[in-house]
Amino acid sequence: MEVHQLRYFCAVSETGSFTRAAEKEQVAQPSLSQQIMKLEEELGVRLFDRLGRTVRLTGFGQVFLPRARAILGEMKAAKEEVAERQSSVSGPVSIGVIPTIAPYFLPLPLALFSRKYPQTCITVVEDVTARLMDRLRAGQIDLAILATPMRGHDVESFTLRTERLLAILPRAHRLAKKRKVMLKELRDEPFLLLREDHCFRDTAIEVCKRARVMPRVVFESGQFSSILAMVGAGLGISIVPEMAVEQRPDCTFVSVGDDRASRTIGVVTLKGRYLSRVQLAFLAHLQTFAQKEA
Amino acid sequence: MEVHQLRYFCAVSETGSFTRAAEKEQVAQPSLSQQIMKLEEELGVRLFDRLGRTVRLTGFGQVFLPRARAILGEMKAAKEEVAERQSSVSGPVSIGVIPTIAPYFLPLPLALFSRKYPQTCITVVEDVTARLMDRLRAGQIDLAILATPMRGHDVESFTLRTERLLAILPRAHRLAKKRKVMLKELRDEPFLLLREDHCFRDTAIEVCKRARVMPRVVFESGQFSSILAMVGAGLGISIVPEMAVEQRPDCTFVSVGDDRASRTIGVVTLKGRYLSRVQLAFLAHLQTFAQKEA
DNA sequence: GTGATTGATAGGATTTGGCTATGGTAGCTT
DNA sequence: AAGCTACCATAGCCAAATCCTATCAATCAC
Repeated sequence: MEVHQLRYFCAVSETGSFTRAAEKEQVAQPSLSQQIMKLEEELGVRLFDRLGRTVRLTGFGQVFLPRARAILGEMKAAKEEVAERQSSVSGPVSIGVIPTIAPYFLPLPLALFSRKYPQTCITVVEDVTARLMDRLRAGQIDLAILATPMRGHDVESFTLRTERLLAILPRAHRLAKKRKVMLKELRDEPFLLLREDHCFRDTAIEVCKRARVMPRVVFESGQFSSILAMVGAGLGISIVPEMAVEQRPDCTFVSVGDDRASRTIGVVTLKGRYLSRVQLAFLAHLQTFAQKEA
Repeated sequence: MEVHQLRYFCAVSETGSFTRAAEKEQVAQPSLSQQIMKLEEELGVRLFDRLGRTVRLTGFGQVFLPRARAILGEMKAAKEEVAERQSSVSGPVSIGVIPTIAPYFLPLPLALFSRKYPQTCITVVEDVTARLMDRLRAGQIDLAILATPMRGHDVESFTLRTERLLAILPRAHRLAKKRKVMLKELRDEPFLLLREDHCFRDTAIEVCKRARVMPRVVFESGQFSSILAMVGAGLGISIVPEMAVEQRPDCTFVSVGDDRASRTIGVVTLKGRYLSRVQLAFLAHLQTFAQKEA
């Protein structure tokens, strides 16, 4: 049973004639006759009585007609539903963000996008890189914003921005007045760092390693605000990315002078993953927040 | 959008693999890939994410899947409904019968058929020949039982039986004792006949004409029982077919000796009309009531 | 790295739907 | 009554679309 057979069948039913049906369906009359016969053969019943000049539905034809119409209608509806979802920038977008980016970067883009496309519904998952990647691969989120570059051949990414790292010191610290500080100068300071599964901890340790500094960790947390508060209380020092800077009376941020003391953040998508128009729109939207490289 | 494309799409959705779907659908994998791509092209969206080894539905695919399934289900159901109606001897049969046959011939075949096929529903229309033919051509009745032969190239018929005509006389009539009577002997009798639209009136007049008798009609009715009663009352005489004979104390039936003094009844169907299995079964059933020609 | 599995691509073969021309029949017109 | 027209069926050819085999590219496992 083929689609065009159903179309031809309905056309004959409506016009009451093979010839007129053929005109309507833009085919030659013999072709249409042939397809109707084929359909009748497959169903094992005659659908039309050919009575000389007139053509009339048989009892079976009358039974079959509404069903054929329903099927064609369903097809049209299915196609239209897809087209509808395709044309309108609406529908769900799921994104993942790591905790060291989410509160600093995301609020503005999110708010602007929602205002621009009110039809959309954005879900944000805040988690650490490893779990976000799992979700990305599982198709649970459409894209992730995290520290790049990501290794892995199954993902694609583009850079949003590269930001300097800053040492955060108690305001009373001996180095707090400097405009720039080298990590070597901090080698004996007690360090406050993020917990192990946070990638920025790795970034911080990596940059220390390059400076031949082995940080002595005295405090671990899941968020920068805790660390800032502890530094302010004089517990030690830490390193944060630029976007985590917030003015506090008890802390000072000093630029880290070491080479490559920076963090790059970017947007990661799964390679081969098809993105809907909303999802692509959100990606493009994020791209407008990318800063030119220094 | 073609049916096999929907089938392939569902198969991939179910198996999660193009290769396994191709096996399931009994086609080569490239053919299946090709058809999926064609479907995607027509819809304008990707339906699957090809992620290395795994294949997963996109958001559009998820939307489309239930609709595709519904369409395939509808097709199956439509086919099955037709098959169901085809295989079972059940459903409606509409027949037409003229009044001069209906009460005599029909009761027994009708009762036996209903007992044999309890699923069936037989509708009987009793009307005169002309109107039955109209209904037959309009498709309102499937067959008609009437006096044959029918002229007209758009119908087909077979004979049920040929019956002798009988003169019906008051019991006290001078010819009532004879075993056979010629129409000439009745030329001066007052005739009771059916009304004009009844074909048996034509039959009776025709046979009279052949005997050079011009009947003088003194009473007209729509049914034989009225005529019988009137003849019994001595109003005149009449001619009836064999099946209309009923024993009455006041009437005598005498065989008409003229050549071709008979009526043939048969079953008429519309040429080119498709008959369902029940309808054919009823035709065959009627045929078992046909009598061999003398 | 190597082999195995999976989906995409390429090119040739087969099927099939479509077209033109024609036949046959019913119904209308002259 | 004959011819004409309208309509569906049939026949034969053609073109398009599907399917197949062979092969490639990429991924994943060992």
